[in-house]
Amino acid sequence: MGDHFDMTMDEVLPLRDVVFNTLRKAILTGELKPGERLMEIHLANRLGVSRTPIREAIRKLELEGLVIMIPRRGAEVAQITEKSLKDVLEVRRALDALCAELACDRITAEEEEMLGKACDEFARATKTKDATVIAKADVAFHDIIVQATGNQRLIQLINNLSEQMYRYRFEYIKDENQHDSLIEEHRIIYESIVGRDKEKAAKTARLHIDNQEKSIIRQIRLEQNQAAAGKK
Amino acid sequence: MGDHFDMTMDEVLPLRDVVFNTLRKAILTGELKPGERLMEIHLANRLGVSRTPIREAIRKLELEGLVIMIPRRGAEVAQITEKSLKDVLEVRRALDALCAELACDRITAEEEEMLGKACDEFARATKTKDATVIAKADVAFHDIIVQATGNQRLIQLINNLSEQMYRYRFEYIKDENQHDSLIEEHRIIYESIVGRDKEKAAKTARLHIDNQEKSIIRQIRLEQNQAAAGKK
DNA sequence: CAATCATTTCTTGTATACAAAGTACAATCT
DNA sequence: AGATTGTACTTTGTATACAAGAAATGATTG
Repeated sequence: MGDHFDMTMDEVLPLRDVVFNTLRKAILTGELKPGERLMEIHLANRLGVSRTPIREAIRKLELEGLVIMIPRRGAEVAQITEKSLKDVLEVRRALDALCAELACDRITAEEEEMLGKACDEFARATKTKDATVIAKADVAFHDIIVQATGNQRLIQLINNLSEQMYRYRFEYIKDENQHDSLIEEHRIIYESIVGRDKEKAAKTARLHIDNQEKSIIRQIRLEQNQAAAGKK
Repeated sequence: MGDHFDMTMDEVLPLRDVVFNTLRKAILTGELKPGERLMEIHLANRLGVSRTPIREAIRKLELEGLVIMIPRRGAEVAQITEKSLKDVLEVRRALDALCAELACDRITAEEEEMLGKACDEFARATKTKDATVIAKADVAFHDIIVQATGNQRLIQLINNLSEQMYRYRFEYIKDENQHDSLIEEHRIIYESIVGRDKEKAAKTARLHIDNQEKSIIRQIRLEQNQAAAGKK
């Protein structure tokens, strides 16, 4: 019999993984701010564990690029600069296009149906004007495409890269002017994949990232200006 | 004034990083074989350190995909299957093409010159018939292109993906029949980048990976057959 | 003799202890 | 007063101790 209680799932997870997930979430939601130091004893007390799992979690965050290590000084939350985000998006543009192409070759009938539903679902979600609901529907749509590639390494990389811009996802999602074009782009991607038109699917996927980039960069500049003003 | 003594630099590296590099190298060179268990006390004794740095190094290897964790059983060296290698190469094909395109836009005059030299150097290296020399020259050539993108994230990803096939690099390098086409491809890539022909640079980069894939897959099948025969 | 269960041993998971490096602040000297 | 050194304190780096879960071994029973 399978497990009935998801709660108990956490208990079998090693503490280092619990800590890893907790810290990652805290960083991605902005609870832990860029530049903030991650002090081991402090975190250990806060999470009710010893330093060991904290340290092991930090090693993984380090490799994931969410924290940077300064020798003999410890870890701090990585700064997100406009440059680092452009770098991430440049890679994502290429990988999202790859996903779209691969999906044309490999998507199953079931996945096609799911993708169609996710497409409609996204359109419906925009009507709610609830950023959380819209973001979820957006992720669901793209997840189906990524999964359809069947390439585990690609799936892992996309997930990691998506993380890096998690904090800014809401900003472009909230921009209601863009909703119609987002819906339209999703629809084109869906139809291209079903129609096995790799060229069009990849092109639209790239365009989709371009639009996100514009929103996100705008948002970052805004924040930087606010920070600069606050300093004065 | 800058540091005069480079010797002391290594000594300040935390043990976890020394262990991480040591284990990674051991895995990539095949000294630690796929499926082999990484037992902490054993490794600690062997490397003359305690379990703590070993464990932290393993966490990073885990995220890098070089080892897999089995809960309550520890780490073992990840198996490289034909599928996992195809997955890696599929991503690399896209990213190498991206590198070539970006290099067209961003390469500096100095880098162009270095690339030309690296191109000649590779041709010369093939004459030596020494796989190590050829492999080094090959890496040097591609490194210049990757660096020319100026995209830190991309540089990091390519390095990680290259690692995954490090073990098989010698196989396609040793294949002397391919030397001429490798030289030719390098030359085309170089000229395309200098001539700012993104399309051609990207296309040739993809072709370059295709050729490597063929060699490597052939090698893997060979090994698998040998393993199967040995079992019988 | 086979199967099962207890026991022992090995290994990981977690906590803690100790050493060394770094930091901040205050006292001292020029 | 300003700079410098010394000292206390904080924090990381490393080692070790202890607990708990798996695996292997052996004994016991049908």
